Amino acid sequence: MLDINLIRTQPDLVRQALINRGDKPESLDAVLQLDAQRREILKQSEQLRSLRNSVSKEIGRMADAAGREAKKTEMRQVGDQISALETELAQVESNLEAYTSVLPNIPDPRTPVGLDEDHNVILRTIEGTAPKPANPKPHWDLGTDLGLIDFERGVKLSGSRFYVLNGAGARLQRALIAYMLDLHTRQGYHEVYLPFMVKRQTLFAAGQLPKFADNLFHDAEVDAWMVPTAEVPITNLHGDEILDLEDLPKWYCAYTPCFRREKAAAGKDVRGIKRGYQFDKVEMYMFSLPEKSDDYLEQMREHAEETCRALGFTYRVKQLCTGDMGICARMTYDIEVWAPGCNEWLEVSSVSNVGDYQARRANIKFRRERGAKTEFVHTLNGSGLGLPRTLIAVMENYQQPDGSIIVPEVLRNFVGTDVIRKGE
RNA sequence: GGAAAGGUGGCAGAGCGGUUUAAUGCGGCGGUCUUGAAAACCGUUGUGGGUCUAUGGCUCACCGUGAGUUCGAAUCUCACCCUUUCCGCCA
Repeated sequence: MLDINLIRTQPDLVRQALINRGDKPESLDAVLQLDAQRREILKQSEQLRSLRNSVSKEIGRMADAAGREAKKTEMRQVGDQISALETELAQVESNLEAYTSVLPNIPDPRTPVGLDEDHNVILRTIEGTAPKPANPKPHWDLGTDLGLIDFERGVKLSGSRFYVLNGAGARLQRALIAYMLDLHTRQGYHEVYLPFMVKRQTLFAAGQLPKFADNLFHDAEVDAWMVPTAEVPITNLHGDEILDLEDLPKWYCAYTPCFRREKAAAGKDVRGIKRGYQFDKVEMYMFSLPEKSDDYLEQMREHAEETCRALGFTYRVKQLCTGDMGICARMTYDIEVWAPGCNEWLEVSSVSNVGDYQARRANIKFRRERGAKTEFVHTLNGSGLGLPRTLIAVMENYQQPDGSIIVPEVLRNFVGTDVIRKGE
């Protein structure tokens, strides 16, 4: 959510942001108009309320019955006017909210301007230590040959885009989750285990609703929503709270499965386990002082890169352009790892500074000193790597000519073996 | 799923239609006293919106949430949510 005061005082800044993101700037005009209307109605109704409040007190003190009745009649009319204005106000506010709740964040000035992914900037590519397989097989062949991935049974259970991980495949995924959580804990994050279903308000606060309802799984009866990312519940851990200055920054990490309907991506990446309705992810998250969030973004990106390096991946860091960033973000880095089998760069992490955009929606504040005005915190989120893609990268990068997979060193304690061979 | 009790400021807790501007206590902050501290005493202490002559003034809203009754609602009515205890069921 943007500050309505900012929209009011610097509409051109907001307009340019919309244009740079490839959105229509007309909604801004609607917001400005509705905001003016809202304040006008508010002024009128508050004056009437003030009048009614004072006269009602008078009535309570009046001895004269006839005079009292006269005042009551008068106030009854004022009451009718107030409710008419309130009805109007509710309508205006709900229209206003419909517009403001989907206005995207204003990109950081350093975010490159561009309307689509072709304008993302590749900042650097880092060569990994993993062995370079000669004729790499894609994970869908490798995984089935070794019996690690069972596509048929996944489909039997749940339909297309679902799979079952078997034996060492399941263990490798669990090892990655455990390793990443341990690493992030060493990096300073506080691990939490979260609900995988959340309320509507929780999704609103994280910026997923109302705009992206189509991409979420939802039980209508109890209004429970499956989380599309751990970012959603973590954002709301401190919803409606005023945090103590000395508690900032707060760093969290969490493993959750993520559920996405992927309506927009239907027909895309259908082969293998790259994209599904359900996937696992370890997430990093920070609540920070506004003036520190730029620095923390770099730190969090570095933390995600550390995971890639520890796993020996060849990876590259991209900065997303205005048109490719999510609506909450001011600045985003994507990290992509090289998967030699399917011969493509896989996005395994997206690290964003969302400024006060989510804090405003979730109402998360802090105070610099006793008696000072409350301010919104900044929040940042980043994948501590998305799982199926990291799993793909391990399998494809560490495959050997005989069809076995070497377990990356940092995972061996968790997996319990150095090499994954067929039939084990 | 059933029964009962209950949701009021940072916390505890009163108020159950109009001197409530939400009592009182604790805690916090400032002060008096003191060599210093404690104690005692005095003062102060919520969030959000609107507006203006703007470090402040005026005003509106907020007592779980939403509707309703009334000139006036923390207080009355209805619905819902949540908490606690007990029973049932269950991993």
